[in-house]
Amino acid sequence: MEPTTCSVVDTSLNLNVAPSWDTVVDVSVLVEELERLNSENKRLTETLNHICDNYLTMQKHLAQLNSNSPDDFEKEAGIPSRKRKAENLFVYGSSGYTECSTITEEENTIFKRPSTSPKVSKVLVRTEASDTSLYVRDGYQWRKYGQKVTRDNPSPRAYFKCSYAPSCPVKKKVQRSVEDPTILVTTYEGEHNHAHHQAEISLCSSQSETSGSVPTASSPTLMNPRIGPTFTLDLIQSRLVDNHNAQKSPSSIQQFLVQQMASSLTRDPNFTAALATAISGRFLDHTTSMEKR
DNA sequence: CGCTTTTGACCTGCGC
DNA sequence: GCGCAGGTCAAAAGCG
Repeated sequence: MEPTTCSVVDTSLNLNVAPSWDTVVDVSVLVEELERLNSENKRLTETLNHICDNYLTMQKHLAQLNSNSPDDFEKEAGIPSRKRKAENLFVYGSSGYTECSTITEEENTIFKRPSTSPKVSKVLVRTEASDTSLYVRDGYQWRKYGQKVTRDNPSPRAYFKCSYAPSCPVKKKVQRSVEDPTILVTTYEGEHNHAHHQAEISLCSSQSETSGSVPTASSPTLMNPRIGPTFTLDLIQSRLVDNHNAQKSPSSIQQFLVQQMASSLTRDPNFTAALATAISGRFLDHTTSMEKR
């Protein structure tokens, strides 16, 4: 039997750096950096408040528009009435559509109306005129399983199943409007039995249809309690602000998301407490080391 | 190689 | 029962 060797694992974060003139300078740099972060945090908080205000205003405006007859728009958009299945139609009124088109972005703009039914909802998506695809980025992973040309619409209808969770029963149908081919009429059926992975999706580039907000029959409001209202709200707001500022490049979206995440972290008392402990710990290490000298 | 998309065939429900 | 139209399946092709 060999003699047991006692190996010690160093679990410290190695924050005890040998004090030198450089490290003293580092402290002042850190203080400066901290002040800068504080001011940036304030600025981001103000921005966030501004975004919240805009969001609430838009939501109120949307609620007013939705109270107008949605059937008129269904006719205008050329959405055929279904005779086989009874379904609840959740589409915007014509005035609502016109208003929302002002926030059209380069990729897709999703117009949604909160659904009171857990089963079926319709979402109208405006796309680029040059975009002929039937893909709607809505925050879920979809697998296309069929395409069909219907009688009352020359453009084909695409059928998708949610592929994020194998057991997820949600399906969606996407078809271009007869009246306005730039509008994609998306019909969602069923409820997702999993949480959406919006954050990781949103950070991806928009190569597949997996980014953006999440219209679904199971999440009738803009807030999804399974994810946490703040985070979901932030992402939706990022879209709105992105529209507002006409910042269309994916890098700017990512930049804004990073800012959102930074803002969320700095607002988290646990995170700030841990950060303060780490920084003050380092300060104490430096001072004690200096005193020993 | 595994996943996704395409697409023709098949299934199902409804109206006549 | 038949025909039509929407919905689904599944093999083949495409793609990273």
